[in-house]
Amino acid sequence: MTTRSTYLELADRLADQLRDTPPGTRVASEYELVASHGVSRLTARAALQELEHRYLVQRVRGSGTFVRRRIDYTISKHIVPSFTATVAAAGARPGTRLLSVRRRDPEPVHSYEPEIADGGSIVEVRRLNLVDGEVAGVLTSVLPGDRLPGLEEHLGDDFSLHTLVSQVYGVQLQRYRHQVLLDVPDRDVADLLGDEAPRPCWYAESLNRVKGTTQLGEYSYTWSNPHVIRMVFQIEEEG
Amino acid sequence: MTTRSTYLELADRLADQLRDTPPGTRVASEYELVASHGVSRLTARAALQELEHRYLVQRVRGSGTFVRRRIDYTISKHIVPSFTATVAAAGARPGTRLLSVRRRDPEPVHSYEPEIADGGSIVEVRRLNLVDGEVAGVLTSVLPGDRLPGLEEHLGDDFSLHTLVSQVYGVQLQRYRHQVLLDVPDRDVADLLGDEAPRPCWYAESLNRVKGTTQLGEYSYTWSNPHVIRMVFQIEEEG
DNA sequence: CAGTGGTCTAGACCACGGG
DNA sequence: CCGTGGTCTAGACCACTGG
Repeated sequence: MTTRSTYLELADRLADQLRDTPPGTRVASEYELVASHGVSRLTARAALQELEHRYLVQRVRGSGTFVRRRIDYTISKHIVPSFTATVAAAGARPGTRLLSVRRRDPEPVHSYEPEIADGGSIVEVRRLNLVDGEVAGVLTSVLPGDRLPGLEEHLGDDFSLHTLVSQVYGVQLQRYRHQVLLDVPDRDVADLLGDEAPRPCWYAESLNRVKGTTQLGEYSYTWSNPHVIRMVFQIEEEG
Repeated sequence: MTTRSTYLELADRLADQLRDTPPGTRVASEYELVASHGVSRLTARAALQELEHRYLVQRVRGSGTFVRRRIDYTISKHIVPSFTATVAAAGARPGTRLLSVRRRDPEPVHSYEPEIADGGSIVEVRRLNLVDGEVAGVLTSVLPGDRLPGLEEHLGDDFSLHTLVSQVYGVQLQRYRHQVLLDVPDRDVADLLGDEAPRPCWYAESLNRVKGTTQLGEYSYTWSNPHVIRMVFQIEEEG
């Protein structure tokens, strides 16, 4: 048994201490570890970064290192596809911030867009998903523009898109196809998520129908931060 | 627009060059980057590590840095739950290595174990999943011991567990519940996966029934390396 | 054996946050 | 303003891989 490296030993010891520490608690700073463990700053830093890679802590420049909490975000057939409801169910405070609303023609490259537009235009909504005030994801939603006139006026922060579309326009959306994978986003999405560089993130894609019909009503995709959200996917059989 | 850090600029430039490079190709070493870009070794190293975090390259001590390929591993209702078949379908060479077979009593702590044992014992199989010879995951499978007498003699490397159970014992397994999430494994699992320290990995849990009955026939869980496997989960509605 | 990546040191400057 | 984390340098020793 070879001895593990100094920074991993240190990280493991810190991880043990953090097991029962409530979220938000401050962790020793790099210089404090230098003083208390007689290691160089780079070694102390490597240990704290190791904890960050394990989703245990969050590091904030100028402020410090803090214990992090991950939210269980469950996706299954039986759960309504609503960010707000799902986060609230997990015991955290959800929020959203509107980034942009854009009207444009459907692009035939994406086969679903003409079908959603249904002979008319496309309205594309982009927003940030927040958990306890922290950016947890970026949502882009593609909707039928002609069916949702004046959508811009109704939109704002902390809205539920599906509720709005249902209550104001009488269009109810129903899950049709859902797909999720782990991948590395582009620079611009990483920027929106607050990451300096692209990090592996959840990519969730949804195709929803207008309830009771076979008409496509929405296509959306979301990049979510795995540090904040611990997604759970469930597939169940009947019987 | 603030200037990005040196190592990220370097990483982005290298990532661009790697876009159309075939898997297995060698990437410039740390010292080569030091010589060619006039940076310190730590900066060159940070750039290469950045690429590793983006799943673009694999770094091997004593050997070098190489372009990596990720396998699409799709899980959906309509696809048979077989590692071998799924990997082969993705165009890669699957393999498995038997780690251990153990017989024991069911533990009532896990409610499914007595149900699987069905009044008898439990047989627990552990194996490594390989993709192109590289460790991609660790599988642990819990099966009814009394129904599979002499299972040990039939097991070996590069076997399909479900095929064996079906052909030798006439027990066909059918998907019942499936759950997947991203989490950080324990030290021992990280060791088996070849990681020095625990890294975020896929955790896939399966509960399967004996075909045509409501009898539980298998419980299994797999830790998979996201660097090798790019899981895709699909949920589809009927109609 | 030479070359690779993994670790560690001591020291420096910077950007940022909060009192 | 001070303390935080983020970056960078120069130099060193190590473990491992391959010819």
